[in-house]
Amino acid sequence: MKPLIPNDAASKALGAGPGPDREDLSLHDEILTRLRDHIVEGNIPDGGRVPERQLCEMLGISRTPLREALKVLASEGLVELLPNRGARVRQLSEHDLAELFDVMGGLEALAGRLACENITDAEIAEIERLHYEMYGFYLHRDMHGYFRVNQIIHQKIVEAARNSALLATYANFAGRIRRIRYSANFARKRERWGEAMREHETILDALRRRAGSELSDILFKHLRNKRTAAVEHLTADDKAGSVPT
Amino acid sequence: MKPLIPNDAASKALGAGPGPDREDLSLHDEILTRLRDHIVEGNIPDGGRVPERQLCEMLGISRTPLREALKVLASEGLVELLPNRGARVRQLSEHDLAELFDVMGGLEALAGRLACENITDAEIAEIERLHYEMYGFYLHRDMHGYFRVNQIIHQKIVEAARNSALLATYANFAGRIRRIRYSANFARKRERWGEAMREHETILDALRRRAGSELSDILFKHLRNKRTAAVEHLTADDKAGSVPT
DNA sequence: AATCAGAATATTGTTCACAATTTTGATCGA
DNA sequence: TCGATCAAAATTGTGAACAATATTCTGATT
Repeated sequence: MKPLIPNDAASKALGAGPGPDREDLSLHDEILTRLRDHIVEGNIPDGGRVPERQLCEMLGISRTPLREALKVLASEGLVELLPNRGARVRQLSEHDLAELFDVMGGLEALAGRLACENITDAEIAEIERLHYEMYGFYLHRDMHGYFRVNQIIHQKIVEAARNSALLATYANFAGRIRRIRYSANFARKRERWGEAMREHETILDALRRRAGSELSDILFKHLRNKRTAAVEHLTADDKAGSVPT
Repeated sequence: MKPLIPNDAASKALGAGPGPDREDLSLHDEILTRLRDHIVEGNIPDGGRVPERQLCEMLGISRTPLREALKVLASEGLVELLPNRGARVRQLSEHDLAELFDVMGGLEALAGRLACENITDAEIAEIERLHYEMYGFYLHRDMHGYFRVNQIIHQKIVEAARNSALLATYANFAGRIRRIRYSANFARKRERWGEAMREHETILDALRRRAGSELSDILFKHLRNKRTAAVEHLTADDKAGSVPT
């Protein structure tokens, strides 16, 4: 069990103080973010029930705002709502995971195309810097650092697209997939690593030349390869994790 | 793994008669759909407030489920929630509209690519049939029929992608844009019409050859042209719609 | 007459309470 | 001993009441 957040902390933080504009994030969004993080971080087992009362105490709120947040998370695809049976964290089949990766690929392909239209030289320089940093992690076989910088690079490309709707949708899908990634690292895919590094070379190259269509294509295929690795990993993990009756 | 038969909701829904079986879609989803349609159809002015009490009476429900639905619609981007000031239907600037069209373009580009991997000959034949039907409307200058079939074709391509996550996201963005389209038809863009028709020829061609990357590119650019027309229309409409006095 | 201050009104955000359905537990029977 | 049926408990879905904030209306003052 984790230490509970004091109940009156949230309400006081909102209502009290001479400058209430500080907490304009509106209690609702606060709850939403915290609940989402709680689920994404894997505190609730896959396919497990989401106990309303327990979460109410943990977040220090009543059921109504919590249920509102759950409805939103359901529309985001993180949980599923069964009639009269409450919310369960949605467990992804390998088919679902493949679908999500493909959509991510489509979104990144779009991001790459738009980025070529809008990106500044400074931003490209920053991505170049990150690229070489990532290359350093690759050489040192630092998987953790590699993944971290890798994420940042992809994020930077999406941000360079200058499209808030795209950014929000991308964040949504990234969150759904992150839940899987949390439960296991992809460390076994060593052979894929060098290939991914080479793909990133071509990504950077296309970005430098601002070749939108080309970059779009590369990014989708890059994600498609990621998808293959991820799905293979998930199935392997499923077999290993299956409990003998 | 899944020993649970969903529930008797499915069977009841099948035998839905005049009785209360209709309610099985879970009241929440029912409300959500009706409220979304109500807004998309433009029954509430752009940027106007969403009176909770009035809608409660209209839908015959209490405030709690209505507010849950509003939160979801906010996460979908159809309305925006101002703290202590309720929900307003989100009015789209031309910048917002351009962003949405670009994302639609990215989604359709993805759909085209995936469709080339998965589409059956029968589906292609169906789209061909629709294409020629649309061409007929074009020849007869039947704008309404043209747009209707046009929508169906794009929808068919997305469905042929065999990706439910993509389908759901596409539906979301289509809904947001449809609100604009409802408020005005694009009839003035006659010169764009022939160009669009030609683009559709190339779309069908690439689909026949199952040329994924190519179709992806064409579809994005097709949507980009649509975007230009739509934004120009919106600005023109804004000027014309401004009430003197 | 116009503007600003203050009170009355309306609307929103939240908590609480109740009805309905599901899940669990126990008793009975084979 | 295992299974089934029925009852008790817990949990969910909905509605209504309550406090807090915003909006509007009135009236006074410059």
